[in-house]
Amino acid sequence: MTPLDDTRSRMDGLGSEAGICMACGSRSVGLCAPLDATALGDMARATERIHLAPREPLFRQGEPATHVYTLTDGTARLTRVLADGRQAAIGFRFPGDILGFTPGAEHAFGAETLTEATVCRLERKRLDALFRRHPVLERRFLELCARELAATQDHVLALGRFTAEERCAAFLISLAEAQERRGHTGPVFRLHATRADIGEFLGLTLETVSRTFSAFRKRGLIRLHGQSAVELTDRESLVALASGEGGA
Amino acid sequence: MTPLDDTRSRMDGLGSEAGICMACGSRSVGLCAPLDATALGDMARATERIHLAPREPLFRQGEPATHVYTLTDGTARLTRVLADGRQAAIGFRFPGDILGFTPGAEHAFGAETLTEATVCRLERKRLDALFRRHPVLERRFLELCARELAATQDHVLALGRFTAEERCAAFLISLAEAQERRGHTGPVFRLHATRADIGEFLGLTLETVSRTFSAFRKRGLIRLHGQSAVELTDRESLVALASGEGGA
DNA sequence: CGAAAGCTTGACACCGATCAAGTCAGGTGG
DNA sequence: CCACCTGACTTGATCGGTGTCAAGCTTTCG
Repeated sequence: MTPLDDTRSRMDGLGSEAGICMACGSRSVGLCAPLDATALGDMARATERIHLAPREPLFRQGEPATHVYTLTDGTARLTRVLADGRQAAIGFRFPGDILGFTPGAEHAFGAETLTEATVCRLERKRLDALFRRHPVLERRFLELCARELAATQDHVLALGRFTAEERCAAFLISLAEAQERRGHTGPVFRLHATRADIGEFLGLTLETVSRTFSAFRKRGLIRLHGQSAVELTDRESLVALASGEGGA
Repeated sequence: MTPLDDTRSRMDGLGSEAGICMACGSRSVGLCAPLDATALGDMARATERIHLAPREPLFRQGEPATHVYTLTDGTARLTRVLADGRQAAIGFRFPGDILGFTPGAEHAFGAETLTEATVCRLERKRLDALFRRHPVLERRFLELCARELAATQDHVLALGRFTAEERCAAFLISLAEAQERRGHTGPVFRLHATRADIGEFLGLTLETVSRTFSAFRKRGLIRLHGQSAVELTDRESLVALASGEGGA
């Protein structure tokens, strides 16, 4: 009776899987599809590749949004800061995701790399010009924004209603799904985020994340390979936990 | 040094103050501004006024998004449901706000009235037609969506990092600001939401909301007038609490 | 006036934060 | 190649904030 779309990954925040190329050499899919060769050429020429070290900021909250970025390689996280200095991670981003697009003049949140990363950046005014010539592009970004909104709303639910265990399980499942959408196979996933990063995203302390992962390990739900790789050994149970079915 | 935009109301979720008329007779501001008289006329004719009782659903999560609504009178709340039945309020809406717009085919969340309410509803396909003729409208909705996203992200921060007291204070301040943007004057505000509604929005139980309001009352920050009206007697302190400055 | 719904308050339990040691892994320099 | 050093992680003990359960009270409305 409850009208749900169970297929949408809950508590996503793990990338909008836009499948957008933004003219980074490859004209593949998504955003660029409606563009003709000339426009694509223009765009590719206006585009600039940048390499970043781990933990390097791409842009900060409040800065003028002069560029739009596509993450082509590596992992990044988005953070939002409060007046009193507290901050939270609001999402993670993976290759193919767009970063820093906003209709406003300033970035509403900051982005920084977790790993070494490569981004492809385009001047905002070039994008605006493209919008004018291809209004359909704007629709694309609207869809992207709406999907993002739905994911953020799910995250609100998770933070408001989930226990630490449920949040951690949901995080692991989301992470796995995000990587699988990008072609990853097998049960072992790299986290790239520290326990502190994960805690900041889930509204928990790093100790609680660590304890919860340990509990999962003892129950045979996961195995840890070094510090930054997880193997999901009992994905069923994790999914059950993540959707609040309490079992294990 | 921290780049913040303190002016944006945090934890908004209390209406996107779109200032949009959607042709409900009045052609006032916002959305309709770029429209010529003919288009406005078309739209007004396609529009339908609906009256709703308190606690009546406007649409449910998962239903086909056949219409877009403007709330012209009353208060509504938006809720998102999880597979296991848990649900959370993700926002409240006030007169002037748009409800139920999504680029997708189905509603990502449900909406229901809290009070008696009037909405003005427009068929989705009419809106799409309007988009085609006036691409600038799409930009308008993109901005709306982005603002919504920023508000939801702030709510994520609030749920992840705020204590019960801070959340309640932030809620009261946001409520007051939302009503003031709509012309309300004076320190007394009507809630229209029960303690349970507020708790569902803030990720708290109704008992905790009640206790916190009582504590505010005892500290002289608020006065309660009946069950559904609050007077903010020490707004300064509430603002301080809401921004995490811990004082009272 | 009576009933129902909503609110308040209390007692208690429990989850997760905090504080505090340790341990482990990975990188650097000897 | 090993020793060390540092940052990240784990684990334990304790505390406090919220949830839960349970009365009772107040407001609202028929």
